[in-house]
Amino acid sequence: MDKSALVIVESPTKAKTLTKILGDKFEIIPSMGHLIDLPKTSLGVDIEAGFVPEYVLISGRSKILTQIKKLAKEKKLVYLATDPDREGEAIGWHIKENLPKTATIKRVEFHEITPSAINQAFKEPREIDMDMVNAQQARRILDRLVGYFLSPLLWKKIARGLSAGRVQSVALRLITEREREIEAFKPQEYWDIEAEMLNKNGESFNAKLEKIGDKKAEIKNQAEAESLAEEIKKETPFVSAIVQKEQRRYPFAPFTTSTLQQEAFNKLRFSVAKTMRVAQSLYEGIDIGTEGPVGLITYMRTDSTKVAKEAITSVRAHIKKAFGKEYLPDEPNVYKVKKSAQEAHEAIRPTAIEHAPETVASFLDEDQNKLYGLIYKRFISSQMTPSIFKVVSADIHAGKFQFGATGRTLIFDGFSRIYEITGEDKNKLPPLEKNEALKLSKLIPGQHFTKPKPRYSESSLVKALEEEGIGRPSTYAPIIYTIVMRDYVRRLKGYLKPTELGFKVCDLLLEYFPKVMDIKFTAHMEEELDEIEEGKMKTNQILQEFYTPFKESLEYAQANIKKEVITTDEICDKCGKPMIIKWGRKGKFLSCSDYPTCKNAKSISTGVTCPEPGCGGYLIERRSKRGFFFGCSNFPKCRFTSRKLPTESSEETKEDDESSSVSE
DNA sequence: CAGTGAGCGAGCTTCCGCTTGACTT
Repeated sequence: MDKSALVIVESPTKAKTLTKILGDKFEIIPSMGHLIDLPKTSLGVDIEAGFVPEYVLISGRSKILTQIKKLAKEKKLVYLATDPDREGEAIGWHIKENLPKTATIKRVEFHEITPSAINQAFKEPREIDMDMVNAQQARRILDRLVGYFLSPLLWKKIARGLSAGRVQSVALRLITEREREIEAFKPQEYWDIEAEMLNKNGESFNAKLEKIGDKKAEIKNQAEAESLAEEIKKETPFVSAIVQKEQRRYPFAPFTTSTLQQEAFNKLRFSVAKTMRVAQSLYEGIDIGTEGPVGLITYMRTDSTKVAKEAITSVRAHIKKAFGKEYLPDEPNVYKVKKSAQEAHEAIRPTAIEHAPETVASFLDEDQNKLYGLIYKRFISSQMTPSIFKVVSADIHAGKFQFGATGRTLIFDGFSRIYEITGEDKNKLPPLEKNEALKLSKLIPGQHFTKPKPRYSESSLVKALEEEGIGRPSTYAPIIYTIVMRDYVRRLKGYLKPTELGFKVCDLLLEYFPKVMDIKFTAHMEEELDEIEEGKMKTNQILQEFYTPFKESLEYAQANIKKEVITTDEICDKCGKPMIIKWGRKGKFLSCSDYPTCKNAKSISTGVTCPEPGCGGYLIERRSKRGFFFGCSNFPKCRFTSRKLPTESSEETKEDDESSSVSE
């Protein structure tokens, strides 16, 4: 082993790729993320001393750290090549702090895993950027203060085992607010009038009533619609204006984590967790015959739409060859990146254009094929020319009534040749001329009702969080898992519905901690972290500014929130007193209100009898490490279990705990 | 992945963000 230096990266896959590129020069090992963190079982922040963090080795990570230390001692030269973002800088710094002083330690930074980028990075190593590390520490400590002060408050005031945090509680807020909007929504009836018309050749098309005189047509009920229809019938329609335009539909950016999760949900009905699981398997490598295991996609946790130059060159060559030059723009398409993006990685794309979905299909399972196909096509299409539509809009007058008709035809498919655009209408209009007289063949009044916004799905929640800069690519899936596991929200046919507990927790936090619950709280925090990174602000100062009012709110909440008792109609069969609902380790149960004098406790029945023949028990909602399910009250005599309540009232039915509710 | 539990309440839970594995609590 005469490799001269040690290189530390975060992921094992990256270590493998780097080994190929750097040949035998370096020993490369992955840290697998953070090794050092605040302790799990205590606050780990000395507030009095000025928010000094207490760092400990994360349990289970000592093997890796020991190995890194040993290798560093041998090599004497260490390159920290952790991801080029705040967290990566901190991971590198924590490792550096644990290495022997005899070693020389350098930081290298690259944003794409290509030979040119990597070789360049090693030519110009730098020192650890302490401003960046400080920004990470501020973020970490703030999250710890919020989470480890608010959660115990909830234990005390509501129930054991609950949690609150900067990210999860705002996610919960979005879901509960939407639910309240839906509850408060009153559907409004409205009508529209469609007309089937014929041109001079007798070809039919549909037009919609838009205006009456100068006013927008607003029809409230059937009587109005019918009387208008009678009036319209008396008139003779003609084409009063006709406009023809070309409309371009530009391709979508290649995937980031959030857009991948959204499209995989919309097109494949994959849950967020499933998308990440399948993407991880494509990233880690798949045996595709001749070459041995090959990583088929780039890193799947990213907020960037950037693409390595080499990949652009090869996809452009591919487009020209496979589709022709009219599908290739003169210059590569460049996509806007969100301001909040840290861009430590590229967009999610296939690692090699040669690995077309068809050629690797037989080596992948069904889910991998579907997701890989989506990623592959999205990437190719992102560097193609726009689709072009011909749009014809006609105004049609019939007395004081004005109708509108639009025809939309695809005249050049462009990127949509390989990437399907959902929700595009392609109405055809027959040829029409200005002043052409038309014949009215049919009037179709239609009844409609205004609808509330739908509940959040997993993917629309991720979209909303990302737009607000809340959470990171690596946490979108875990956030959903957390709020479901706490029983704050439940999945209902792929949509997220808050539980009573969810409302209760959210309302309490909103009342006493409006600042933390502010949707913009994270955005403000990010601005301040930027200032720390730029050396304009101190970690201490930011934390103190947050903590002083936070502590006051906390003390006020401690003193003023009363723990409420939830009474029931149930009577204790031992002492006759009413029973109340309590939360234990395993969820809700009925307790005698005279506890601890009377220690009677019972399970809460769903009221549904056990479907097992001759059993006669009733079903009870149970909670295990893996989620919720229904079991029989006669357990262990009757071992009936079910995910769903065997009844048609699906509204309150439990869906899935982790992933499969929308994916099967 | 599939199947999950057996009393629950004075001895514990919890955050966000990086990254995968699986020695037995």
